[in-house]
Amino acid sequence: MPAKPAGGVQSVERAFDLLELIARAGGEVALTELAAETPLPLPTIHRLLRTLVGIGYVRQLPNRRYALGPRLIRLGEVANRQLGALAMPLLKDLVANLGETANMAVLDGDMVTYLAQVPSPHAMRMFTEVGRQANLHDSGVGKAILSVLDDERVTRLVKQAGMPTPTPKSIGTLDDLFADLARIRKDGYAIDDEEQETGVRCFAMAVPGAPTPMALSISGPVSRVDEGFRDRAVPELRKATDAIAAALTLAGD
Amino acid sequence: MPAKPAGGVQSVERAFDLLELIARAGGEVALTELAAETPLPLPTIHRLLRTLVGIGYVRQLPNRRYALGPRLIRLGEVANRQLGALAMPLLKDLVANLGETANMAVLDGDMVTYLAQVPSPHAMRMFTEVGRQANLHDSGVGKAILSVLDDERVTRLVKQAGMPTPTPKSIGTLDDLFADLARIRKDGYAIDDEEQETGVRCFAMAVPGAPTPMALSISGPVSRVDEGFRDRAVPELRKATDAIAAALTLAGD
DNA sequence: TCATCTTTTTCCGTATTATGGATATTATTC
DNA sequence: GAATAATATCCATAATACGGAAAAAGATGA
Repeated sequence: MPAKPAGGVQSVERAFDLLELIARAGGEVALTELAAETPLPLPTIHRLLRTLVGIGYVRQLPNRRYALGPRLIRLGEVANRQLGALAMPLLKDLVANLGETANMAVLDGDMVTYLAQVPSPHAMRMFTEVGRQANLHDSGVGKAILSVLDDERVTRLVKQAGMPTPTPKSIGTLDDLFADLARIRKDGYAIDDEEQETGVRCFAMAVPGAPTPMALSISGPVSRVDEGFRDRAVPELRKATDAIAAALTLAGD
Repeated sequence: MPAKPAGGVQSVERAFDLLELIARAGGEVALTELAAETPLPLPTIHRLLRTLVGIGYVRQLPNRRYALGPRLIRLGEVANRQLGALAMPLLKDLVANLGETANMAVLDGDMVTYLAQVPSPHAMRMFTEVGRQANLHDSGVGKAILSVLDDERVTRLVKQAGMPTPTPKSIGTLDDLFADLARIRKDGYAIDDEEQETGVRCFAMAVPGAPTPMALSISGPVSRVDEGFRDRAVPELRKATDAIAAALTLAGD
């Protein structure tokens, strides 16, 4: 095969390509389905998959299809904690500068999971358990994340998850959601205006170019988190999300 | 280098070895620290790490240390869902045969995370949110998992997490915990006897040989989940955990 | 039940990659 | 600023991973 520019170890890159294809297919796939998605020849795909099966990162099902294996779970959770650790100083700065609770969340299937939080010093404040999941369509971080995905993927995720309306202000239709996403894409930040919980407002922003979609948010009671607060929060969120983006790409490209 | 028995793709196996070493080191490590843990020469380690950095599965920090990267997060969560999907039919069988709520949880840092649940048909039943975390020392699945770890790792995890005592029956000291673990190792199953929540009892069992420590449990109110229930539950749990173990090793070895 | 088709798996000659010792570069420590 | 330690790069070559061809296994339909 033609030599390619000096770079990484080819087999390692190929192996991860296959893992991503399996993930994108929902976690389970046939050999020929993978072959349809990659230029690699079947024996090459097979050899790489057998290697991954041998070390526990892929499983072969009784129907001969291949699925992501259990050893990825712990790697994923350690990586989660690393990302949370990366975000903590930036969330602390957000709280120091804005006085309200700051959170980080990542896309997790058809929902978001909170990875890190620094609570506000106020007695009355937002508190979300780290590890807790939330809806994409009615949370600030969720809508921020949706705004960086293509419309087809947004539709699929939101239909899959459903659109419960926990408050009178919750978005309940795809049309309303897309209208809101258009605004978010234009303004560069999302608002949860008492959509997830009555009395709570939240401003959120996606981390640009993140390898796994993620967002930061700042939230508190509507009495404090008003338009004046937004004018101060948006630049701070941008600064923080850009810092994470920069940290994630250090020596990566 | 000497040829090794026909097996997997060497570079791929080595790359994952390095990822596991980084995970075991807490998620962040220096090149020379990795070199101390593996027979691989430095240039080889360096080349594999650079490959992983290039594709986002490892990050290099400003202090030149290496950390697990964000692209592992989604692979981990898809693998989580795959494992949950694997467990569901078995949990359903447990509920069908025993009538109480069945759960699956995995070790997650110094706690456990519930990955799957099938609730009991009873109106009064245990319900734990999938994704929710619980303590290792006072939950059935937690103690089942601890029982398959070596004492040093148990001590480290439990000291790190702390030993809150949510009920009067919660274990609060390492000595009491190790005494209980000795019994669990002898009997082959764990009991949460109103330790996590008053009025709730739970029997749990670890999945033998699982690449990431995991356990199944069956739980309900103490009025129903008594010694007679235990005598029926333990063989069913064993059957279910053995089935998962078998599914996880299919074509893996 | 068997033939046919599809998919997965194995074989193996060899082209190409990954290897690792030597060395260069960068960062840290004294 | 020198010494030391750690990371990063170079490059000749040994050994691996490659992929076309073929075999084996499973699915499908008559």
